[in-house]
Amino acid sequence: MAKVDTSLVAHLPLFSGLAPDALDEILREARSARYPKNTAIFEQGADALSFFLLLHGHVRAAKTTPTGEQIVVRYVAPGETFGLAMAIGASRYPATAMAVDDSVVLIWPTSAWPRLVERFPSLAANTLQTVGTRLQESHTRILEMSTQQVEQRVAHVLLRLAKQSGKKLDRGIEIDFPISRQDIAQMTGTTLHTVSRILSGWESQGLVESGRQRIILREPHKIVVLAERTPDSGAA
Amino acid sequence: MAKVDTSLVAHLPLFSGLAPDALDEILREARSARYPKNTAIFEQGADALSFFLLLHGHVRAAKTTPTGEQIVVRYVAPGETFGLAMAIGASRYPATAMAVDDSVVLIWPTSAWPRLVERFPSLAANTLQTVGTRLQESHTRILEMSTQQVEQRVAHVLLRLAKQSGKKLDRGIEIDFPISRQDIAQMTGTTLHTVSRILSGWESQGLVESGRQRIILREPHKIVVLAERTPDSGAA
DNA sequence: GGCCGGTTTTGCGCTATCGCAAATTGCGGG
DNA sequence: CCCGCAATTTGCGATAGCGCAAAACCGGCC
Repeated sequence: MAKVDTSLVAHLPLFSGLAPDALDEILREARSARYPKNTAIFEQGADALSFFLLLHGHVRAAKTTPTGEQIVVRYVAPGETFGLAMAIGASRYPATAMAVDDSVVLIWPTSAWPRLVERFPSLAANTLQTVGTRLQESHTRILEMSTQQVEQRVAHVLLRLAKQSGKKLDRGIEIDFPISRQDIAQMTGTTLHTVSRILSGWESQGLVESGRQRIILREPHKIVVLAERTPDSGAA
Repeated sequence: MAKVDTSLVAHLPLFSGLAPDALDEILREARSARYPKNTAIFEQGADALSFFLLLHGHVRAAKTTPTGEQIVVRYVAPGETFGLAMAIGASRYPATAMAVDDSVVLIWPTSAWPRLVERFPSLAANTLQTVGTRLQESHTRILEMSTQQVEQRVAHVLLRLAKQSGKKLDRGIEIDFPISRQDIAQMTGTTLHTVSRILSGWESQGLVESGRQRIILREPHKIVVLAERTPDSGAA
């Protein structure tokens, strides 16, 4: 089993409050794996045999309806956990995880979780914290979907992605993993057509620069204004 | 401080896996209080000084935007916890909790949480479980808002409420706390007008019987059909 | 360097749903 | 038993955004 360098992960929220030995012991239970771009890490409905910590790359978690429509639940950034089905007592994954970039993950068997938690209660506390934060974010998303129009929702999502995974360029902030119009549509509850129209509009105003699976926010500040505009405050 | 009967709460998920003494010790830290119908238990943005367990009644948790729009996050049923801001490391409540019926709650000071969790790690594990479940439900809600039309969403919400807090009558299932069209609108991301139109329609088809803050599902089975109908499967 | 397939753009009609306004109803209190 | 208020119903435009279809584009691969 590959040895994982503790110094690389010691600072992560998941491990906060753990002694170095404890961390060592926890990491000994994990293996690491690499998933090339566009490969599935697990599928919705499959047995939740493992849970994951993303080390490098980016992972998209998406949920599919019986009729085939999809929504993107979130993009996982390095340092975050995913596939925590056991956290909710589920035996199957509630979503599909796909590497959108070449990605490296740590993998623990789900079966190890109860033992780990018993030995290191902070793990549960830390996980509670992150799950709680995600719940919070979910509620914010619901609030936005309920009260804002599509353009504002798209603005918010892009700003959020930029904050989470933005790479500073001189021309602006680039979202540093491949993301399609369709993906954005699935994060905002709209269609790729509408997203395309919105981005085209922004592009012609110089707010963004975008191409195939690539988006650069050139005027983040002006996009913030769009995001916060109330439905009635007029635009030109 | 009022003594709380452990036998009434021992079976709740929050306390699963705890010894009777432990439960006793935990309950000793709580006080109980009664909130009459339509009184606020805590307000969004206020310091999260306490967390709660609902014993009797029903509580609505709602989130308000800066511009005043509201959504209903959830209805709390007896036996459930709420106001767990500490679970996400927040120092303020992210939503407002209001008793929609005369309600009785147990109240712990938020400051007691870290000590309780340290002494009884199962508390964290159990809370993780419930928060995880709520996250799951949130995602389902987002999925529905993204992929279904209003009528289906209303159908789903009513069925869910009926399952959670339905009282069986011979005429059907009654949602056993006061709920307005506006509330349903705020749970489904629409307006009270649209909800009213939908319920009127259902009423004339004999699917429901509804009045002021009162809804009875007369034909739950047919409503399930509505909820699951795909956008294109035609209706008469 | 040209071809192929997935992605994006864009036009155009359509409709589900909103928003406003006004009428109506039903409950709780006095 | 009646009044007053809040909840509900309903009509009628207005419209944001969808859905379909076709064209343009882009990048990578052979």
